Amino acid sequence: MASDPDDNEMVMPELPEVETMRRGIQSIVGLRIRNVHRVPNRCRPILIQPGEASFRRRVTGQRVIAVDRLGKRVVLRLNNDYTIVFEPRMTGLVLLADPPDQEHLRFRIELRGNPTQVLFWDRRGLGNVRLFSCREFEQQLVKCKIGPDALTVSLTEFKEQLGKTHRAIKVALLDQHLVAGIGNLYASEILHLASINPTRRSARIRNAEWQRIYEAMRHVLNEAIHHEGSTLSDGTYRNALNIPGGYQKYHRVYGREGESCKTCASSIVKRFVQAQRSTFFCPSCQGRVKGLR
DNA sequence: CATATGTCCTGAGAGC
DNA sequence: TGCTCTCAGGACATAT
Repeated sequence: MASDPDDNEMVMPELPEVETMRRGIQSIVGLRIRNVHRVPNRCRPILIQPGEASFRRRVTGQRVIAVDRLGKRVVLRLNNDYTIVFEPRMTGLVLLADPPDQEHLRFRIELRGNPTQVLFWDRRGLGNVRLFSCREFEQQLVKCKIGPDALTVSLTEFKEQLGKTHRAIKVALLDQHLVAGIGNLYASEILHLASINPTRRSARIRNAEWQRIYEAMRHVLNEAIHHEGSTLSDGTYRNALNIPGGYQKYHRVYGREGESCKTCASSIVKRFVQAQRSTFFCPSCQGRVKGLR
């Protein structure tokens, strides 16, 4: 039986998936928080900071004034200067609709009005939900040294940030301190579209190539947002209405090892490991990698 | 300082 | 069939 091409791999929320979550809950802007609950279940508890009682005391009755995104995090701004940050990491979802299952539901924000709630669901439990005062949030930003967002960074800053490391470009793209939002899936996709070898030393990339990478990045991320992100074989990723994304159909290389390149049609997509993560590439479009045949 | 590796976590799939 | 092992990769801690 032929395998379903839509049913290949698995995704962790990166910029397009988190942006889709953010857009999906934007309708809560203007609503007041009725209550918050840490949802009890059989799983190990995830990090909710501060504890439930303090969290509740600080947000109950407050109005959501904006829903923002910071790299791979969803940020709720409240009118009392508190900020709620959802960090989905591997398998976390921010939902308005019923979650994929009740067992891994972690946190619930009840709202006055419609929608009636925002949920945080996380199968693997590496994600977290944190509340910061304005001052704490600023301190947190300094502490985590998050780089400029991949969708708003200028070409000049992009090249400046990534050009300062001697690591491979694929590895550098994953570093959230340099540019924020790109994860393992989109790093491979971007470099393939830009026809750049993933093992190239970042500091040695030339201006014309930076421009290709920058444009490929914007193209791939916007295309992926348009299709509401990528949902891979484990089906974990869902938008705020618990509907899978559609971008997996358009992946050029990620999860396509052994299949033919969609661009040159003559070569076979290869996979190898960089910094303990899979890299997918086309040896014909992007050049060969030493030690691979 | 820059870079590399280990850690957390769950469920799917491989292999015996 | 049922066990054990490996793998997937977010962000951060620790090591080199």
